Amino acid sequence: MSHRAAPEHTHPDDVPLLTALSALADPVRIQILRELAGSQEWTRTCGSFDVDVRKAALSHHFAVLRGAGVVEQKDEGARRFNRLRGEEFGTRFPGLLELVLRGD
Amino acid sequence: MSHRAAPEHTHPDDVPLLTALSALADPVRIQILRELAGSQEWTRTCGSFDVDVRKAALSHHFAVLRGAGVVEQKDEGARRFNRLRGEEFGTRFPGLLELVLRGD
DNA sequence: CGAAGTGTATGACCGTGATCGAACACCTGG
DNA sequence: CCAGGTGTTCGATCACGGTCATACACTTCG
Repeated sequence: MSHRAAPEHTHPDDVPLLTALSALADPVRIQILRELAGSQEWTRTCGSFDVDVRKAALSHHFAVLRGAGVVEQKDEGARRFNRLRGEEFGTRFPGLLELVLRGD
Repeated sequence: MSHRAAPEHTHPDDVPLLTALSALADPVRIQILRELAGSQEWTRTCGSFDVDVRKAALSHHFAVLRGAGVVEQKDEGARRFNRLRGEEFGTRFPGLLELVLRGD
């Protein structure tokens, strides 16, 4: 057996406002969130995003989004699936995620 | 005559989302906005904020806030007075400023 | 078992932005 | 007119964050 180490999550309630704003103030992460919002939950793996960075940077961005409590991840075999924490994050920071998803 | 050059303002409607988020993702600027929100409009000069940076940095922060359309400035003699653009900014980015002002 | 696929960790590089000191411009009050 | 106050600009410095290449860990499939 011996799974891979489960990803560390931070609950939105424990996320400082500054951390949330910093996490969302990045074009790559905004794009990830929008793509994620346009898909069914738990259907998108980390590598499935149409983003213009290599996988090391991509992995970093997901760690930031996790640390901001806006994304949840679940390992399934070799792949890591994602979902938006829309409900909980929206309770902690009302309107913020909607703002990012709405776009300009 | 010959006033000082009037500060350049950006209307919230012309502010990209990323610019707004970046502007708000800074502890000094957040503190400025909160102090400003706790005062009557047009009563606070740039130097009147209890902030832990020198005046050069302070001037920079106000320029950023102006560029994000969240603060308006008006010169009166030697001093520059400030006000929050609560209404217009709130229309462009609903809930965002409230989130910053509410705090943690 | 071995190869390919998925994601993380590490170290380095680099650009951006926050900061400061100093110099400057402008206004006001003696 | 001059001194002090207010704020900006400029140049330099410094820290932080985004990026990459590489190496590694784990899974799946042939």
